[in-house]
Amino acid sequence: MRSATPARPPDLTAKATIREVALGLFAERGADAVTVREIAGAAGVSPALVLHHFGSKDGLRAAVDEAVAATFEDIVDALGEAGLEGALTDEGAEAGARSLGEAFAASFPPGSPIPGYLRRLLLSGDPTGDRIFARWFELSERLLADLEAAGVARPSGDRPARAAFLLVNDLAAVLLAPQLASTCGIDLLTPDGMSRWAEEATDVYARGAFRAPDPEEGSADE
Amino acid sequence: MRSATPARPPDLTAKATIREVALGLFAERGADAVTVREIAGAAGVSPALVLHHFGSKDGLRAAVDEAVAATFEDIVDALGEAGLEGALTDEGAEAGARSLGEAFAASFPPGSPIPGYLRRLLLSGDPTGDRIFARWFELSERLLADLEAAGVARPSGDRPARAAFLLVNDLAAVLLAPQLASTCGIDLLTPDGMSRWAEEATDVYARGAFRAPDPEEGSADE
DNA sequence: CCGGGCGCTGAACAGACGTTTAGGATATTG
DNA sequence: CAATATCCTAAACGTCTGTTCAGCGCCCGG
Repeated sequence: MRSATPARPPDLTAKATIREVALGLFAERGADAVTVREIAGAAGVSPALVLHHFGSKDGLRAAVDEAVAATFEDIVDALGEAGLEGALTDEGAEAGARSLGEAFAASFPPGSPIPGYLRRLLLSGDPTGDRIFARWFELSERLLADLEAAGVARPSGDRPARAAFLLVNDLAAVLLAPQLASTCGIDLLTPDGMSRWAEEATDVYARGAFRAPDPEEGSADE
Repeated sequence: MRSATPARPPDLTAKATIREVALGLFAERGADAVTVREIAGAAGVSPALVLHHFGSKDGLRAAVDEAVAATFEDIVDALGEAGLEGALTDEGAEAGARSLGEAFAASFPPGSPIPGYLRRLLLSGDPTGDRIFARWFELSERLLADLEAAGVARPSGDRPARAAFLLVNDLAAVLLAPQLASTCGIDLLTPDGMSRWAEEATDVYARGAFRAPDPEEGSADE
């Protein structure tokens, strides 16, 4: 279980500070709603220095995007290795079944701005967000294929669609975590909330949620 | 199967036009990224008229929010009645199982800006979005209780969590529809894409996705 | 000792934004 | 017909935005 920042030295340079502060503010309120002066103030530097280091506000946005994307790449890589290796073991089966959502949540320290930034990234239609999603979809599909081969996943007639279904469901829990906590009382950031959630997920994915009243397929376009 | 706008007369007043145009632009790019001048231009009026009718840009935003929320209230009401009545019939079982997601999608004409606006509403942490989510969660929980009582849904030990799980999964398709279409090639706005999606959803919910390797529960906090 | 990068700042600039104000056009009312 | 209210606009205002520019202090090679 590696951390998400493997090789990056702990640089406390002004440039890195600005990028990190910007990440937090962008995640919280969206890049457009945050001013350069605000970032500079929070980082303890002058507004001009922000532009000096990143060229423009959009340059800073791109730098933050890239840093976040790199973090996600690391997670995907780590998850890919662990998942593919563990798929053939009994523990791997359990881990694989709930891997995407839970491993994702476990990859960040509590209070990390990354999930919030991911929300903005996917919402805004940013190409970086699409790239991350594509990477995850790829991983999800490969993982599902391995789980099917290992006899853990029940084969589906439309594997891409099923991989997408499972991926999107996991992501939704991350995207709607605030509402889930405030409205449903299920805080995924606490062990208790995560445990309740995981229990339902594994139960539904293992045994289904509804009793099929009719195994025949009769759904035309109605 | 009623439309989502039951009683509102087809008013083409300038005020209604502005609100509708704003809804489209807000859904597409977010309220903060759209200027008053832009809305006025698209509606064929002067910028001053926008402020004259709605007081301020934020007033317009609130009016759009309220209109969208009212539309969702109608949908929830219609869905609630239909769901609660149909839960006891065979057809109702099938309809109930896939109701939330599909009935939602069927409630809007193709090209409607409402789903896009909902995306913004839920992912941006807007209080209106939270209110809509809370309303849906309430409906989801009640519906699940009825489906359990009717023997259609397999009872869960934690009904609120399960209702939340199913609701979030249905919402996931809406929230990530753009990525689903561009990356996975599953466009939920087309009958074909929706059919592929629904087939996977009903299959997973009816028969599960993974073979439980061990029916015992041994998941501590690891 | 000293000259040139380098990191950094204060002050200013042009543009865009939301908003206000004064008033024109058209219909309704006495 | 005059008066009034309603709907709407052109032009301007003050503010805030991202960005630029000239220059400060500091370390480092000669």
